[in-house]
Amino acid sequence: MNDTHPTADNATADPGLRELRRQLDTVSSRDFGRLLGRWRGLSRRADEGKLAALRADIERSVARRRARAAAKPPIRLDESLPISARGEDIVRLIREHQVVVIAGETGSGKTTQLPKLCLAAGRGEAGMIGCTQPRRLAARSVARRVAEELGTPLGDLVGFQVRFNDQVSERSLVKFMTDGILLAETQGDPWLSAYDTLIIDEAHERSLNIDFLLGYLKRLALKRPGLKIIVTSATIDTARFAEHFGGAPVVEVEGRAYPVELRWRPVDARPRDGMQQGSAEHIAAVLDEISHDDPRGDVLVFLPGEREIRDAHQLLSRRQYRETEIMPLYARLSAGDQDRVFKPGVKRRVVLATNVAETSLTVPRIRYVIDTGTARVKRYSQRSQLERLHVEPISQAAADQRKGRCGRVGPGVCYRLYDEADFSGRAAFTDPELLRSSLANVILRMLALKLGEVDEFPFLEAPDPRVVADGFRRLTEISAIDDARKLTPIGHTLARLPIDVQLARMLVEGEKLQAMRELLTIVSFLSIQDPRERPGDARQQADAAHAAFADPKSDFVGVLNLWRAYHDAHEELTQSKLRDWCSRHFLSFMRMREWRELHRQLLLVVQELGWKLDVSSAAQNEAQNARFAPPPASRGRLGGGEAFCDVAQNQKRTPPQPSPASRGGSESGAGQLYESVHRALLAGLPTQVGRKDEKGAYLGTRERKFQMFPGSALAKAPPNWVFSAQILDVGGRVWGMMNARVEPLWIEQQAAHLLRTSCRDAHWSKKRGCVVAYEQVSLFGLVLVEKRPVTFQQQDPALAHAIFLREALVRGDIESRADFVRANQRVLEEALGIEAKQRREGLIRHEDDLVSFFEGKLPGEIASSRALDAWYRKARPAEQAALRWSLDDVLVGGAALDAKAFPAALDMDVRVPRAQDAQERPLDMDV
DNA sequence: TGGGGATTT
Repeated sequence: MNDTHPTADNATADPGLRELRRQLDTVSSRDFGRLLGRWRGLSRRADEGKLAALRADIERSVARRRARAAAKPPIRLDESLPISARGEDIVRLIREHQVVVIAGETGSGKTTQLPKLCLAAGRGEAGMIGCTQPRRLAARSVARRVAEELGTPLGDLVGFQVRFNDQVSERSLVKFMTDGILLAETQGDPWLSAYDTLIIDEAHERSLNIDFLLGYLKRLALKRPGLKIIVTSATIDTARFAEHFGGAPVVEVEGRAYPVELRWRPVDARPRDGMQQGSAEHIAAVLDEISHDDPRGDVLVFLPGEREIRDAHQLLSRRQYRETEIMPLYARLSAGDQDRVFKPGVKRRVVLATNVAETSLTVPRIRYVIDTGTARVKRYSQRSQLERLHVEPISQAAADQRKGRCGRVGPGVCYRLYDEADFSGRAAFTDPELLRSSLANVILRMLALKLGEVDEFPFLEAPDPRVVADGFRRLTEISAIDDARKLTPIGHTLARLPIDVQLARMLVEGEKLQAMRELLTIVSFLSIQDPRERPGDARQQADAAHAAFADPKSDFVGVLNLWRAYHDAHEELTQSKLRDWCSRHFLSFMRMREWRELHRQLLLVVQELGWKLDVSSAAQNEAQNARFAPPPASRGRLGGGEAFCDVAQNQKRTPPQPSPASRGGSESGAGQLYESVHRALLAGLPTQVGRKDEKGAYLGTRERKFQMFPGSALAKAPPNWVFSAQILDVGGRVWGMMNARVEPLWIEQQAAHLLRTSCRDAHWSKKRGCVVAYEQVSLFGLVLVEKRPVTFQQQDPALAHAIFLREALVRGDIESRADFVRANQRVLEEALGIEAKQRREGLIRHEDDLVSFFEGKLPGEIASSRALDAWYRKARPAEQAALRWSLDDVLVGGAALDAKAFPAALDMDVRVPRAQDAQERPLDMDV
C-alpha cells in the first residue's frame, strides 16, 4: 500500500508498464516519488535500457520494504495502560482512515503504545512511523521506553532525533523526534517521504511548530493518500483537530488519573484586610488550611514568575511549617536546585513553580495544587511592535491542566485562588502561540517552502491579516524579501540557518563585515535560553560573578568575554571540573553546553554556505587577542566642518561604507571590530535603537520609549545612543534587555533602506564654493541626524543653479578666477555711486532682474565656483562677454522712472546678504 | 528601576 497518485498518464497500453506501476505501490515510501517520476518518463517515451534499470530499482526498493516488515518485533501492549483496552478499535481506525484523532489524558499510555498499535496496523513498513514530541527530553525518554518494550536497543528498530543528537538507523521502524525536527525536514524533503505514518503528540499545546505542522500535513495528506496521520491531544478540543482534517474519527481514551476535588478560595471568602488575590499571603492562608487538614501531603503552587515565587518563598519560610521544605521551581533554576524537586526526601514539600510545572516538568508525589490562576504570557503586539510579558489570567484548559497535576499518585485536592464565576468567565483555551507571535519566521519558512499565499494556508486558526502584514514588513526591514514579497538571496540564506530570522540576518552581515567569529558566538548566545543563574539566596554573588565578564559599553562584548573564559575552561578542565567552574560562575552547565553545541552547529552551516570565519589566520589570532575598543565619542564626527567632507561624498543617499575591517591588534583595529560587530547586530534589528533623553529614558523608533534594563552592564553609565537586542514590555515597563553603545552613523548605514531624509535651508556657501543645505535623517520618527550640511547640487540641480546665480553671481559673494565676476562688481559699485549721488533709491535694478540677466547664459548644471571656473576657462569669448554687466544692465532705464515700480521692501543690499528666500522655504526632499 | 516556557535545516 503506498501513495497512489491520480495521474492523467495515458494509463499505457503496455502491460509491462502497467504491472510496474502496480509494483510501485509496494516500494519504500522514501523511493516512491523518484521512481514514479522515472516511470512517468518512460510511459511517455519508451526506452528499454532505462526500463530495465527502473525495474531493478523498484525490485530493490520492494525488497527493502519487505525486509523492514520482516524485522518487526512481536508486539505486546502494556495491558495495564487504559489505551490497550481500545487497541483493536484504534488499529481498525488507522487501517480505515487517513487521519485519526486520539484524545487521552495523562497516564492513558498513548505516547508509548500508539507507535506499537501503528506497527500492528501494518505501518512502519513502507516508511518509518514518525512520532513528534514538543520537548527534546520527552522525545528521548519515550524512545528509550518504547525501545525497551519492543526489546530492541535504542537507535536500532526504535530511534530518536533531537537537535544535536541523531540516533536513527536505516532499520528504524519508529522514530521519535521533536516537532521542530519534523518541521525542519520539510525543507529537505517536502513529501516527508521517510515516513508512512506520522503521530503528532500533544497537539493541544498548540506551539508554533505544531500549528504549522498541522497546516502542512493537511495539504500533504491530499498529496499522499498513503500517508497516515494520528493527532493526539488532551481530551479538550479534539473536535477542532477532527474538523481540521475533514471529519477524522476521534477515539477517547480515559486517563489513569485519580479524582481531584476542586475547592474555590477567592480572597473575599477569607476576610482579611488588604490581601491581594493570589498574593503570598493568600497562598499562605490556603496552605494553613491544607496543613491543618493534612500536614504531610506535598503541595504544588502555581505562580506567574520568579518574583512572585521569591515573595511567597520568603513569607512561607518565615511561617516555619513543621517538617516542611519550601522549594522554588522555574526553568532558570540551577540543575542542582531542580533535582531537589525530583528527589523527594522524607519531609513534606511545598513546591513554588511557574508554568514550567504545567507541561514541561512533572513534579512527583503531589497531593495538593494551589492555583493562583495567573501566568506570565508573552505576546507580540503588532500595534506597538513590542513583545509584551504580562501577567494574565490563565484559560480554563490551563487551569484544568494544573488541577490534574495532583491526581497522579492518589486522589488530590486543587485549591483555586479565585471563584467559580471568575473561572467560567475565562477563555476556554489558551491562545495558540501562532496568534501571539510575530510571524516573520513563519512567513519566511512558508516562502522558502513555496507554500503559496499565507492567507490561503490551512492554519487551524488564521492569524490576523495585520500581523501577517507586519511579518512581511519585518522581513522587508532585514532585506529578506523584495517589493514583490519574493525571497531575496539574503532571504534564501536566512532560510537555511536554523535560528530566528533576525539573528540569522546578523550572521549574514557579520560575514560581510568580516566579523563572523564574533557574530557566531553572539548569535548562538541570543538563540539559547539565558545560561546565567540567579538563585534567590545568592543573587548578589551571582551578579558579582557575572560582572566579571561584563563590558561597560556592550553586553555583547560581555558575551564574547564569557565565551572566551568558558572556551578556555572547556579546553583545560575535565567534565566535572567544568561543571564546578560553571556553578562557581553561576552558569547553567546544561545551557552553556547548549551554547557550545549550537555554536558548532551554526559553524557547520556557515561553512557549508562557503563563508570564511576570518580574513586570514593571522588576523584570526590577532582578533582573538584584540581587546575591544569603545566607539569613538560622538563629538565632531557628524557635525561641524570636519564632517562636511565625509558627508559631501555621500550624495547618493547611501551612507558612507567603512573600509574593509582591519583586524589588527591595534586600538583602531579593535575599534573597527567593535564597529563591525555592532553594525552586524543592527542589521538584524535595525529599529531596536534609541537615543537618551534628559531624564535618562530612551526614545526609540515609532515613538517607542524604553529604559535601560537594570541588569544590563550599561545601566550605570547609559550611552546617548543604544542598540537593544530585545525591547520587552514587562507589565507596563518597557526595558531594553541586552544593550550596546552604538554610533548613530552605524544605525544610518545599516538602516539605509529605511531612512527618511529631508533637506532644508539650501543656500550658497562662499567658503565651500557651492550650494549647501542641511539634511535631517530619521528612522521611523527617531531623528538620527538633526542638521548635517550636504552639497545641494544632486538633491535639486535646477534650484541649486538658481541659488548659485542669485547668491553667488549677482551678489558677487564668490571667490572665482572668472574675471567677469569682479568686473561685474565694479560695475555694480559704480551704479551704487550714481545712486548715492542722486540721493535716490531704486535706481539699481531689482535683484530678480539681475538674476534673469544670467539665466540661459551658462549651463544649468553649474552651481559651484569650481564648475564655473572650469566652464569659463573653456568658454568661447562671446560666451564670456555675455556675462559682463554694463551700467545699463544694472541701472533702471533712467533716473526719471517711477520708483514705485521697485518697492523698497524688495530692494536688496547686495553687499550684505540676508536671510534668503530659499531659507524660508523648506524643501521636502524625501528620498 | 528586575526576565512564562519550549523548539530548529
